[in-house]
Amino acid sequence: MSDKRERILAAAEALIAHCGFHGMSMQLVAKHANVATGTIYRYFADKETLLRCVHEERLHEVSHAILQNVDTNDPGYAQFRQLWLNTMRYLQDNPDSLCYRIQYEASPLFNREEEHQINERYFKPVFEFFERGREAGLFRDMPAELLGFLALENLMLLSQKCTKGCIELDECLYQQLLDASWNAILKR
Amino acid sequence: MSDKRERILAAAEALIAHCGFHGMSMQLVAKHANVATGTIYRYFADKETLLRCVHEERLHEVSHAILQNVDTNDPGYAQFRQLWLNTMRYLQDNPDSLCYRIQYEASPLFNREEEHQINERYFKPVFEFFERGREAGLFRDMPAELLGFLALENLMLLSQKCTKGCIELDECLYQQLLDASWNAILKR
Amino acid sequence: MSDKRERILAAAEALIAHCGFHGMSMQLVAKHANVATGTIYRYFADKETLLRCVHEERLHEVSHAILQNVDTNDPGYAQFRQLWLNTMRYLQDNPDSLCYRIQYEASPLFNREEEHQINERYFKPVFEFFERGREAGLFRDMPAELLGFLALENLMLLSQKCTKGCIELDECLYQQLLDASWNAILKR
Amino acid sequence: MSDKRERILAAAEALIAHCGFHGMSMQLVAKHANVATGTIYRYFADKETLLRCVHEERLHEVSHAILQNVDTNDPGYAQFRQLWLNTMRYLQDNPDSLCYRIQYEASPLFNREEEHQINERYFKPVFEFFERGREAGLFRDMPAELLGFLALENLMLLSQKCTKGCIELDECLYQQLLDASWNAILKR
DNA sequence: GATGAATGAGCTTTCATTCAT
DNA sequence: TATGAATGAAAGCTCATTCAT
Repeated sequence: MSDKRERILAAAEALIAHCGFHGMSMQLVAKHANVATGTIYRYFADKETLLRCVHEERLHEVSHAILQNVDTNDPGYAQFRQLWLNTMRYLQDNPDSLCYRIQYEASPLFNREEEHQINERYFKPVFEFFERGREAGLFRDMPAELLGFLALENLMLLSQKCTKGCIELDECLYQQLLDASWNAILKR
Repeated sequence: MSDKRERILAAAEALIAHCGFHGMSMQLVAKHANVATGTIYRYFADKETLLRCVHEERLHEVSHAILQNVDTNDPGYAQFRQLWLNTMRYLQDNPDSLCYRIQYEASPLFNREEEHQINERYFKPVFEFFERGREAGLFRDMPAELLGFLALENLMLLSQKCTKGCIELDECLYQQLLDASWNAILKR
Repeated sequence: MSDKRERILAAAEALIAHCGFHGMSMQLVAKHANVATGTIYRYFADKETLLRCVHEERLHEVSHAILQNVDTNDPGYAQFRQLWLNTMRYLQDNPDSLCYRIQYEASPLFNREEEHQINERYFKPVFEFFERGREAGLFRDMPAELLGFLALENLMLLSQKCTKGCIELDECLYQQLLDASWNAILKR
Repeated sequence: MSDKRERILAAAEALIAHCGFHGMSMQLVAKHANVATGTIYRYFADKETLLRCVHEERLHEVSHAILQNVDTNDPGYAQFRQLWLNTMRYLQDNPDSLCYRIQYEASPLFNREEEHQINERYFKPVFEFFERGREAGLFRDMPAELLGFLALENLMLLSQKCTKGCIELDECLYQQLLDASWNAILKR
């Protein structure tokens, strides 16, 4: 059994994260993944396809991580708290993944269709949570995507600042940020 | 007097915004700016320098735009509101600038030192506003950078989603978002 | 018993004919022949050998086709006519074979030694016919190879023009061309 | 003034002639033409374009060479003789050009449209000669293209055989071949 | 015998940068 | 100052060949 595919994905992600889009070449990916250049092309049609696959693969992971231990029978805040903590932990624990994602999603490779498909495929339960909260009059009267964005997706840029060392968080700030997110989406 | 320098900066920004880091070559920049390739090197030492200059130049602009009509004698909310509206307007009116900035700041070109310098140089008044608010017990007990981030910088990703067509905003949502930002930083 | 060898030869010929020397790769040959890449190397030492074999194989076929129904007891013109018609029919019926042959023989793979060997091995009867005609004072006083060339081999380029659609032949032109070949080699 | 373009064309022609289509790489062309690889791309959009240009350029030359000293006031045979000798001399004197042409015209790069355009552009006077001869009842009742082919173009394959050393010509054979061509197209 | 995943040298092409004009 | 032709290293990708199964 071979894990070449996963090694290639990981190498591409790490290279982009550390050296940027322009510092990632197929030859370097091959070297870091410990395979021959040609081997990459047995798994991915071309560079663009590889980049898209990294993105999708990682979002698939994210969606798993986010939903862990979220019990739809819990009260709203408990669920939200779990979602928020899961998100934050994943972002902090996977700085390469985050750094890759921001660069990818800001690039012209990424577009509305892809965003839509990925939300549909991986993040439905998350949006349903916000949907339910809104219908229960708990959250602001906004599309679930927007609520989700304000509460969770927004954490990406914040987390990036931490990773880059621009901001340092302690336990107390952590608590405050969780609270800030909650207050942002809460109906008055 | 010649506007070549500005034309080059604009061309670089637009190319990265529309074609990504990898779609921007010096010859393409030259063509779009209507100058010879060699001319670029009379104004910028090399490609990296050019990219850094685009970033700094635009943040300089942003800082002007954000502070317009903000009167430090106004009540806190009024000042905040003005800052928020200025920020949002600039982001929406300059999608290339936004798109460039996110890509640049996610790239390895950007680091803590640069961030710090730029904040120091251009955004001091903004941070001072949040500082004062916090000291007056209005805002959460957080570093001004973090308050500023939650209230304003966070709007970048949101704005990008609009630009890419993933989210559509109407007047009502606009109002809600302003309110959400305000609630995020407000002390309970 | 397996026809893999023949399938490989046919695939190589067809690919070169339709896509040129540079459009023929071993993996493409394998795919078209419905075998694994490695399998080709069980039948042919390397690519060059494969190409040489296609050439030889086809010339072997040609020599058979050309000599069909040629009776050395017939008068000279009758024999010539049969040779000419056989040649022309084969060329028209096997456009891939023709196209391959011209490309191969124009390439540096092909040289005097190979030409000589093939003539010796497969086309002896043809040359003997021209030899006899010349000695009987019917044909020009030229080496048999040259007579054969003028009368038959020359038809290759003509046939290629037809295949590529540059020239269209009807029954009447056909007759004239046969006559032209005959007159070219005839002693005055 | 720079002759880089011509040097590149010549290098490409020679390489294909001696090493075949697959032995000609852009790097090798650059080396033989004494320019940098990138320089080729300032003169030719890509490899295919370069190959097409070599072909057109050389046919342009051929057409000049063929028509030298052909006087339309001369008798038919004199004109024909001059055309034939010109053609033969050019072919013998420019073996690379010939070898290139046969390979190119046998390849899938070459098609009816290109053939037609080139005939139209460069070989009109030649076809007109055969046209006039036919209308005067001197030549066979065939399209001028076919007469031209039988009398002149056919010499390519013959000349290739000489170049490759498969056939050797002396003055006497030369005379006979000229005569053979004349007899091939002559009306009985 | 037969397979096809893997290899890495070598292909075409691009592009940051230089420099003679 | 400004130009843009020229450079050649390095990019993305292909493909003849091998070899463990």
